[in-house]
Amino acid sequence: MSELIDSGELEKSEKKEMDKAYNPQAAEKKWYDFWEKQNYFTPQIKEGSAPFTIIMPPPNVTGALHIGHALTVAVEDALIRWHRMCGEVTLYLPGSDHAGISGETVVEKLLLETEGKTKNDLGREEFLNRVWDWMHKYRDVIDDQLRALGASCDWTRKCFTMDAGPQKAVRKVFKTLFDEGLIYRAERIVNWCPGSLTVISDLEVDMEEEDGFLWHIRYPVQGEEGRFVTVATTRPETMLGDTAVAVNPNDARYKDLVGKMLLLPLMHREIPIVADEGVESDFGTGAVKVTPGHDPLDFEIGQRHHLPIINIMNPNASINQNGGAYAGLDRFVARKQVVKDLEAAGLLIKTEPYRHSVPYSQRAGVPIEPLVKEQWWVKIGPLAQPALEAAQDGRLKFVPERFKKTYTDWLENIHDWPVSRQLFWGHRIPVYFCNNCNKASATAEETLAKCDHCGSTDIWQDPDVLDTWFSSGLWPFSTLGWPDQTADSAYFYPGSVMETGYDIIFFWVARMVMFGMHFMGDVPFHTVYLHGLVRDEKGEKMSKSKGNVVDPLETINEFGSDALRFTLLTSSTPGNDSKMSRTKLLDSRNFANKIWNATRFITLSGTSELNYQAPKLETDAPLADRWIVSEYFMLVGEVNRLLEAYQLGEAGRLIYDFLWGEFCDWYIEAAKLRLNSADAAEKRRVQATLTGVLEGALRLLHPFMPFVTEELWHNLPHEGESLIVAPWPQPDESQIDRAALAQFEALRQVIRGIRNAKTEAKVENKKVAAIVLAKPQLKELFEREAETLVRLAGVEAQKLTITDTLPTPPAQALALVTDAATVYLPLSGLLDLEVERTRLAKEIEEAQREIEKSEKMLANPNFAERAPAAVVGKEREKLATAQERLAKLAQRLKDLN
RNA sequence: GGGCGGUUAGCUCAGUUGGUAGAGCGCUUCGCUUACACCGAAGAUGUCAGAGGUUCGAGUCCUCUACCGCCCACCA
Repeated sequence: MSELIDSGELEKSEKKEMDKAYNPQAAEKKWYDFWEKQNYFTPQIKEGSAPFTIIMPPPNVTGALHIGHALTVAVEDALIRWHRMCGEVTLYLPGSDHAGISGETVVEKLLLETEGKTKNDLGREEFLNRVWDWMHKYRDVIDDQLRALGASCDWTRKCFTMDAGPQKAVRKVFKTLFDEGLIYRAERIVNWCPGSLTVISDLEVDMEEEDGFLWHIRYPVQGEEGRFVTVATTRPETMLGDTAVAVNPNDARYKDLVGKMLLLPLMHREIPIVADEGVESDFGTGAVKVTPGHDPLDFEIGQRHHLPIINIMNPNASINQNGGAYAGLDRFVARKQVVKDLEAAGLLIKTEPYRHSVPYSQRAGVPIEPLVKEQWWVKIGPLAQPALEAAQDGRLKFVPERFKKTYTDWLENIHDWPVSRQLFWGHRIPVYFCNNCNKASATAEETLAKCDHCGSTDIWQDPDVLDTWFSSGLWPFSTLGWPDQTADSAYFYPGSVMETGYDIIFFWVARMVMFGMHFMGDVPFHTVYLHGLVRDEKGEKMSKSKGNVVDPLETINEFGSDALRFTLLTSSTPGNDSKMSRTKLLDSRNFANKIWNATRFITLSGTSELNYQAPKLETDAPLADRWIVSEYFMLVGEVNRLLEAYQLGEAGRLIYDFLWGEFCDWYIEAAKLRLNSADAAEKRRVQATLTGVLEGALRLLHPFMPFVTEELWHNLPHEGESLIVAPWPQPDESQIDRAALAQFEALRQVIRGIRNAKTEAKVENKKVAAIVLAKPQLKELFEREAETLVRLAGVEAQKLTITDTLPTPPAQALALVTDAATVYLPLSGLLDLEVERTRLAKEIEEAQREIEKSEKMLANPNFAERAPAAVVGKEREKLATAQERLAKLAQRLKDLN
């Protein structure tokens, strides 16, 4: 029964005759609004029934979405729609991220451009107002883009990392970890970003290979006139903060010098020579200048030898007053000056070109400067252990599996996490320092009234904010209302799948798992699906500076949302990078148009009054019907299998092949005959199969191309009010008729053979006569399918002969041998016998090659013994068929001579 | 210095329980056959990077090599 929908728009689309081509714009808007209005995106909690949940990775609110986000949505929404159609309670929760540093940077830049002011000119409060303005603006842009992509997410549960809920979650987590001793404050060497003026973690530092120099500098030995120790460095300006020179304890060259003093050039300071295992004797000169204040390794050496730490840099990486004469100079200017001065002093003995890695700040794009600062740290070991175990015991699965190793390797070698950032924008660290007792108190509340230790009210809040990934790490449960005991967090946690890029496994995935295990006692999701980078046509990474970014909205406008989604899904495999190109988008667009026209053709035959009928194998139905229903159920089986294995691309391709290659190219063509039939019952039957199979295929395709499928579905007989909630097709072996598949294949071979022969004989546009000499058991099949043969192969109906005996084959005829039949095309006058002989000879050769190959295989006693019987049987059959073909071809050749 | 990926038709890529290689685009030749030229029909093209091994059988498993790319790593 075809329900009436309470929607004028829908009514119209069902009645109106379809356009000649698919127009995505209108359909996309219409159906997205309809779905949303019908609340299909908002799940109702159903106790006792396991939900399918995907929490969307929150895009940064620093600009518009890029193509990578489109891939994320394409994959996630396909999974969501598939599970929704399977009848599961399905939650796709959208949100966005405040993007700490980059958020702050974007607004700072804007402020400078438009008002010529810095954030400090405005002050914290006013600056934050400006950031919020920006965020509100871009959140809307992003929401619109997600809608355009067709993301079937529950907007009623939309979340932002800076919403009150997540803020509360952040404080709760901080306070808990603080009380557990897993958050502590310590002075260590950290990565300082002179561009953003904040500390950043190791993950936010990129190493970049650069051509630089290794400067060899002599440090005079005190009390030994004329003796020097030569050190090599890539950052000579740091010598201003040197507090020692270190050598390997086993280095014979320097053994007698250990413990002696050197005179630090330029600074005229005495520094000791220390012996440390960390120094490699065979690198450089074997002696290392030690700057504990500005180098991680030197810092460690300094700790071991109790060396003083001298900070010679200002926050903006210029030299401070500890740098003596160089104070005020930018670090790179100072570098040049130091080198110049050393040269003048005769202490620079070598300037060696040297390629090395320089640490850059990911966000600001400038080299970072290691320096010693007091920061808040997360003691990560106790959090990492359960996260590691979850992956090892399989509670957490990775797609593709290889990323499990990436993940576990990182967790096994993890370092404590510096979480404070010297920014305005972000979650303020919920810690108050006491002016009375100098101790720190953390709180889970919005503010703290008095010191936890001495009760003093003379307290002040830490000005820093938290690393943006701290709140991201809580995303799987902060979005569900935690720390409050909510129905959502009880029902939807843990989530099902986390789909994101492999580039943020450490930043994000690992941290979500650590926090999830610690605070919720369970993994935040069972499966991590990792996609690769979407690159441009040349395989280059897309970036604004290169100008090769593909804007999803522009693409959607040009090709349609479905085309973009289908392209993204079918041109990528999990974990691998993919390339985006116009030709692929065109192909997907054409596919949408192809199925549009198939539907159009079918409906034009008058199907609007038909009742819905599911594809069903009917033993008395014509071969083509039994064949297409069988093919359809084969497809259903494969698609289900592939989706369960997260092989979305492969599944999409199969649906494409089925719809285009089988349904349109063969079934519709074969069906045309019966659509014109005078027999009404016959016509209805073929219409039922056409619409039923197409409707089923549209269901399968819906997760990949939601809009066009929904639009078409309403043009076909259907049950229910929307495809988005139509039941997902279930595999059914009983609906697969193997004999029908084989028979149709036999018919197809003959049709293809005739078409091919006609082309070769250059008569492809003419109807020809044909004599089909069928295998006796297949004679009946060809007789029954004579009309199909006539129509699809271009044979003249009156001149078609079907027989299983032919005492004298026609001499003036082209002969083609298929497994099922030998077909003679009498082309009197048009046939060049010499050409025909050559053609036959070539085919004979081919058959012989095949026979040889099979015989060789079968002759191998090991093959017969060890290969499975089915494989051996298949090979025997192949050999027999080839031999049969060879015999027929040889006979024909003989006849022609 | 470790680790991971890629190397398949001119181009872009599929090919997941090892059974003898596919798609799209492009190319060649036909075609407006009453859904579609965003189309249809026919066709050409591959020592599956190289070498070795396991196996009756390897694009698919193992080892090594080459080139390309990525990730991790405190050699100044």
